[in-house]
Amino acid sequence: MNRKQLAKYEARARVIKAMAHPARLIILDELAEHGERCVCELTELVGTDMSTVSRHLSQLKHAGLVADEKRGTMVFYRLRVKCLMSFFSCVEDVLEQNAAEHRELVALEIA
Amino acid sequence: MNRKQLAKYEARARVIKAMAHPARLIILDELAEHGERCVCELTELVGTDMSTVSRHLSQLKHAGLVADEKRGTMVFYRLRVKCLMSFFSCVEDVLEQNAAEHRELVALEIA
DNA sequence: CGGATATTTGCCACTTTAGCCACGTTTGCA
DNA sequence: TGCAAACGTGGCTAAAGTGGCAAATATCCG
Repeated sequence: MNRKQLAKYEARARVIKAMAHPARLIILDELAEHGERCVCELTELVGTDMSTVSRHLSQLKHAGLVADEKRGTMVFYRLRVKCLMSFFSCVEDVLEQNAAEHRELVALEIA
Repeated sequence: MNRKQLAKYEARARVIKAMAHPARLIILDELAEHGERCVCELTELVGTDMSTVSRHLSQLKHAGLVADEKRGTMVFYRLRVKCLMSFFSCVEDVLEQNAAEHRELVALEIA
């Protein structure tokens, strides 16, 4: 593994890591559905301290997943990428496959 | 956010978190390309201790992303999902977009 | 100007993760 | 039987991630 290739995987990992948290997934889903939300709305949705949500948003922004725009005292966030839905559908595939296997194992136990 | 929805996002996060590490991305890419690899081959590729690679593989397996099969003294791992490539292409989209924006900013500085 | 609201940042405690070494287990083979 | 190779696991330490509270900042409005 040469230096350049390693850097590629590290860059990928940074983006993926930015998504690897329930609160940030909630935020991404909400933005995908509503297009734009202020920090206060997302705070209510996520249910943690606003400072925590602000940090989550900072991570998403730093990864290039969202963009922000200040209007008055409020800051509005929106998605910067359009492929997130296919991304999540792949994750759902994994989860569904896991569930199917689990059901299979349970069936074997019963038999 | 009700309990059931939260559980959904937590499940998603677990799967995504399993991918959120350079070494694990290297492994996934290698398995996507070669179909099957033993721990020793992956260890050489990743370049860390075999015990570390074994733990990475354990995480991927627990997330349902890979399957393992023991043959003799060796354990072979392979992908359990087919959508990973579109997954990564989305990540690449993000990275390319980030790079484009960066180039734009640099151009503005020069102007 | 002074207060109120929205957001971010500094700081701290706590938990999780990553990596290595040493050791245990399984399997193949002489 | 006994050795060697391939893996996995326990234990340890260093680093990173998370979340809350308090304080700083920015903006609007009276």
